Amino acid sequence: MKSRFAPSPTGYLHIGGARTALFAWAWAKKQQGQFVLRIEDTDRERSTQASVDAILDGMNWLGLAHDEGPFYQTQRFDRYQEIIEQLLSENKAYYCECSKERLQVLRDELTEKGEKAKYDGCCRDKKLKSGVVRFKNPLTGFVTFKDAVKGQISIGNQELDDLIIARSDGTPTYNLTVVVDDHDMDIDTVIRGDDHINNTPRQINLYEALGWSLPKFAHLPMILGSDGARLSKRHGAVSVMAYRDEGFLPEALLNYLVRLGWSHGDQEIFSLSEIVELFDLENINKAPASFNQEKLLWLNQEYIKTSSVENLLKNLAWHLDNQSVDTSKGPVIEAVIKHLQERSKTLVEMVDSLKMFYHDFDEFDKKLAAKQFKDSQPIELLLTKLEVLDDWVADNIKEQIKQTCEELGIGFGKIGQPFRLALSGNGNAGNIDVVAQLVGKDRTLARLQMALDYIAQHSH
RNA sequence: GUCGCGUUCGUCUAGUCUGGCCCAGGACCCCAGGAUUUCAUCCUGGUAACAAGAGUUCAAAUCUCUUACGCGACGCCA
Repeated sequence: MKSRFAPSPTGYLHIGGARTALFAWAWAKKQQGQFVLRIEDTDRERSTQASVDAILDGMNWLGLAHDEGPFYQTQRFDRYQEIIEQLLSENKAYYCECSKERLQVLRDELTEKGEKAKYDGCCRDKKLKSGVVRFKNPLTGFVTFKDAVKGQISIGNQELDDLIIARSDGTPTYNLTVVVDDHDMDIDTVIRGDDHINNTPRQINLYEALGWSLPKFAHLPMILGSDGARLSKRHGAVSVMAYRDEGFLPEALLNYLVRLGWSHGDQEIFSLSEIVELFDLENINKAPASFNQEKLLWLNQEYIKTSSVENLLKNLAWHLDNQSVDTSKGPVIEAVIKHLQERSKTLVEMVDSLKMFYHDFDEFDKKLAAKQFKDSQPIELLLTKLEVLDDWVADNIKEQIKQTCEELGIGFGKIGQPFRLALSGNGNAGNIDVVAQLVGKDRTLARLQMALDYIAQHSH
């Protein structure tokens, strides 16, 4: 069994493409089949190597590995040429010399008359020797096929026209290449976006003209933006890699994407192996779905919370580098990650929270400092106690805070809050004793002293 | 315009094929309470939907028809 993902390299890998790829991948994996990656680069004007690289990067980051390919259609031109010649010689295709201008006028006229704009077959029987090559689509009858997600679809051949299969420069076009490739590559399930549904009957006619058997088709509904319009840049990030940049875990994105249009009862969380095990074509929704950042964020948080530290560290590497955080001097990073994973929605947020353990800061948050740094006495007392603390572990630090409270007859908040601010600079820190342990003795003492200096400076 | 596809809480969806268990369930968001050393987490509860109309039936979210709305295709793009 084989499925494929066949993007055209005219931009980065976007969310919609990624979901199509995921579904095709999951379907192949579920059946222990092969997943083929094919680059549809026959449009020489728009295809770029940068886009190919971007797509490969995106697939790689998501972990959707292909078993075959990537195949490039531009390297298969001989094969397409062969098929075009065959069709021509069998009188199933013909040359057409109609100018683009004539075609445009024709379209305008038909639209104005309220008819479907399609080629009129002007050159069908002229036996020309040059120009574009058009496929002789049947004039009558219906093309009916069963789509795995949409059900039975039927369209009259009268709605279809003689599509161009080769441009005037001889290069083949999409509808021809996709048929030849899916056949040659033994693809038995074609999974793609439902914007291709209208092409399917034409392709079926091509399959039939070539005497080839049909693959199964599964057309996925589109992904819409929050306003119901087709997902685009103005809805926020559409590039898969932008989600990495924003601190999402690939497995969280994958989980979100698989639930966009597919369901398995009420289950929300799917590990990669569960996706492979449970995925099916029957439970794909027919209707388009809107992309919802909030739910993705929730899933990401769930994954960060439950992920192994090793996995987090692996994914964090890029962000650490990106934000120039040097973790060589300070606590063991695994311990910090463990502390932070309960309280980070994204990896970006985690790296942000992680900075205070490795980098010193010059000043405190002004508003908070004005509020918390009023009374030097608790901080002073705590500092003297911590200075002589030998065994620098959370429990002992906590004990010193408690004693400070008791000796001064104050509540935990009176010392906890200033301490938290002193340690973090911005007040954002988890369990204060654990944080202090991780920050380390030297840095903790220095920061408490810095808080004291602040109070001295600001009291009059 | 023509053809194709679609329509369950704000969003993702279960239920639809095989009518009754659905005055419609789960999740995200939001709101209210609780636990908590800020943040976060966690727990409890709440708001909120079968696009509209007609028909079939003892019974319809589920079957049929019509309407509306949305999306897509109509390229020498894929």
